Amino acid sequence: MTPPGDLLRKLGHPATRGRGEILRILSESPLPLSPKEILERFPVPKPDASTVYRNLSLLVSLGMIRSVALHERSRRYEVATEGAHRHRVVCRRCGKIESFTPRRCDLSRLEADIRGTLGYDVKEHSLEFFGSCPDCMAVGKA
Amino acid sequence: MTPPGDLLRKLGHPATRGRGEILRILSESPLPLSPKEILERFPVPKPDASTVYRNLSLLVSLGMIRSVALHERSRRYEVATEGAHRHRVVCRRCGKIESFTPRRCDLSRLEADIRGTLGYDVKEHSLEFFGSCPDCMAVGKA
DNA sequence: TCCCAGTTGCAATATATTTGCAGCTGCAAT
DNA sequence: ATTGCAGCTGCAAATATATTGCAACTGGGA
Repeated sequence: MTPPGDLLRKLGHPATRGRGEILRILSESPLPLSPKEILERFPVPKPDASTVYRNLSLLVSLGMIRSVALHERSRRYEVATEGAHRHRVVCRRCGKIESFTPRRCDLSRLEADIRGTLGYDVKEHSLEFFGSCPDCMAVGKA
Repeated sequence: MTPPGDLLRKLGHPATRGRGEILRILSESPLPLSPKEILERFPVPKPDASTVYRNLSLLVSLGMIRSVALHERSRRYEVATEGAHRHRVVCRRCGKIESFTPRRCDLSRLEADIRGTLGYDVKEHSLEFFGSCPDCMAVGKA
């Protein structure tokens, strides 16, 4: 597969170390990460937080990563793999996040409805579930 | 229907002016509002922002309102009407937000899958669509 | 190897949210 | 109607998160 640096260069942006690391860190994580978590996983020398924020914005605008909103204080990011998108389940008690790939995610009907009714060109959607994980349920029986 | 103050009192929390206003403001808005927008709509004398935050947390923990994550810097809130839940479409270009009630939102199958596969007791979900609104598409033809 | 657009670190600033504390208020009991 | 007090509220300060200006630095095409 194409190294991420090539894609960046093709899009007119230098492939700097920070950008490569962000993509590597995100691609190695099973869960979307917050800017702070990304910075923590950087090998030394760590870049400045502002650089991480700037690069996250750039990579989002290039469509290489996407942000995920999980009702937290900061956003999380994940690599934007085409097609095969994932959804998340968040435990409201312990904060644990798990991802899963739905057998079939049929929201295309709903997207068509939106297009027809409101006239929007829907490009993506975000679907998250919230509840209690098995561990917390076992503990919280009392 | 039961006045919101009665419910608050029944749950052991004084029904103060701020709480009543937050519930009124949110119930009169067709869209979820951010803490700042809520404060702007308060009649004078406006409460301190910290009071608004504290009351929003309280009302969320009591299940009277819920927060909505729309990939913005701050959260938005809406009254938590049982059943009849709404979804949102957000225009990525101008930021406009519209709500709609889906004809049928069949995520129960997916929730059952999650329960069976991951063991979570799913209590709620959050579904938002992102794309371009008709106005922005008309303007951005170039 | 050289050049320069674009990037980076740093510090300052902006925005969003939380917290400590002293004084005030809703409301239940009188 | 008055009173007592748990629980609110405003204010100020602290903390968390994100953005920006600027001078020095660097990736990569010529």
